[in-house]
Amino acid sequence: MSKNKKNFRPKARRVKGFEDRSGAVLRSEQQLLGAAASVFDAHGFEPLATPSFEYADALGKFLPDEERPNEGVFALEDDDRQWMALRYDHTAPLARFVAQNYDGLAKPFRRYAMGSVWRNEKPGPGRFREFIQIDADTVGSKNPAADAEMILLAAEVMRAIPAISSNFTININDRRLLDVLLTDIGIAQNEAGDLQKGIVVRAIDKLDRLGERGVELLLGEGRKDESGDFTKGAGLSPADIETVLRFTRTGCDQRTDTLSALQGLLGTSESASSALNELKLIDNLLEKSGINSQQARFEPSIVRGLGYYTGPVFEADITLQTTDDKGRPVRFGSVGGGGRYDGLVARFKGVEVPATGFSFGISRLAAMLAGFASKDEHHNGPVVVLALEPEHMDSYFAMASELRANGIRAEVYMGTSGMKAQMKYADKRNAPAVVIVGEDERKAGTVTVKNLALGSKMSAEITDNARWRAERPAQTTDKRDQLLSMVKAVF
RNA sequence: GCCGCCUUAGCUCAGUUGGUUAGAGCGCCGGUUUGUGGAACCGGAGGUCCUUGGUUCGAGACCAAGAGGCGGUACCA
Repeated sequence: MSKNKKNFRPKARRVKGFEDRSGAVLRSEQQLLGAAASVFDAHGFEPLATPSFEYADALGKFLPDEERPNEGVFALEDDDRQWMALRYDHTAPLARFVAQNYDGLAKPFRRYAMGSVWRNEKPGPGRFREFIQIDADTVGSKNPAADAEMILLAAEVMRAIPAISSNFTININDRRLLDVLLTDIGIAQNEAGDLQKGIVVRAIDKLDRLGERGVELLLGEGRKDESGDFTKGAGLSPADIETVLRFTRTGCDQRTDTLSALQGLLGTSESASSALNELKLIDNLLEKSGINSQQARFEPSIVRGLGYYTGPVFEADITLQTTDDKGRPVRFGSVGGGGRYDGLVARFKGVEVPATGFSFGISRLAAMLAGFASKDEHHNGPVVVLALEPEHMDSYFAMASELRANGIRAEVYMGTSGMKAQMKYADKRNAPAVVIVGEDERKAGTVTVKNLALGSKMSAEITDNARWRAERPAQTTDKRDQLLSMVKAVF
């Protein structure tokens, strides 16, 4: 036994569904977080950070039970036998925070949050068990202007990201329109009806993936997928299916056209007009804020899968086209969304507190931006000061400091290997240049700067390595006080 | 959760009807060049052929179970 223990080596492996991030991805993340935070700040939203853990009962209806304590969330039992769980979004912690501090908050309470959220689910491509979400919400207002502000924020965050700029569309809908429609075709206002409603909403949510034909099956008897798995449908009649599908087709290029089309379809009942009037208000506020129909459109086919929305919902789509490593076109699609959820805080307070918000995932966006960056930024590492004579480290440190003081990313080689290895190191780090001061330079009071980017370009024509090395191209030697200007010349 | 496909070197993969010592390209390390990365040439390290069990004189290959990965689908507060 002890022998086994002695020889035990843990296998170095990453937990499934989690990822290591570094370099370009991490920098993109920081850039995105910074861009979003400054948009929120500019609009007067306050930052708020809540703990990663919440008591499980605060997170929602899926409470840990004896058999499946980790269903959906990562949960563990505290000393006092209370279940706590990692947050799966920023909205539930917000509801808890508002309920707990309700009397002291200026209402409407507007805050933003950013950070990791965790979901204990099967990971997939682009779907991880830990990812970063950015979230902004307004709690305590049922004014549709608050919804319009959320859409405006979403648009401005997109615009603030240079790689996206205007290549996005925000699709807006209102859950109440669908409610009106479903009530019209006779879906009951009870538990069974809610269940059926849920199936309809999830079916519509799949329009982009399954197409109208697939959604038609899901609205009717059900659908069998390619793997032979059968999904039970909503059981609507063919006529009702057609009505629902017609509703999803009412999206027009101009927001006002869509509103007219919806009016025609839903009629002028009180519930229909009140929802449509709010959308009109939102349209007007977006217009005045400079958000045109191309960047934010009314699109009845987007519904959001989640059950808790009670009013306007929206989804932000990146329309940018890129290609993957195999040259196939990739669409990024939905990166986030939100809407009105008037019931969430009620779980704690007992009274309904209206709220609206939106959130989007940073991780996929960051991966995309990093992909752009790695395509054209090669020699973007630090300038490397070679450490050729260990007893003269002080002068190497002084040179690196001087470069940094002038805004140039610079480091001293910290290893103990020879010059050749140091050059390889600099190459691998994508250093634009190396600074060389060995015995020769030191005695002559000079410094040599080698332009690695230029050298690498010239190396394409290498035929004779001996001559190449003798000529030592792409490097210059000058007096020590010329260091800064020589390095600057590289950029 | 359900269905399908896959698993051989760090990576991408080849490996004949089951047959001796399991290969390639790239990468890595070293040398040609003791102060110069990238080209070229030479050399080297690196393998639990996913695991366990079975069939067989003999298994990387065939069979079964399990694990992991990928894809689809469902769920997603």
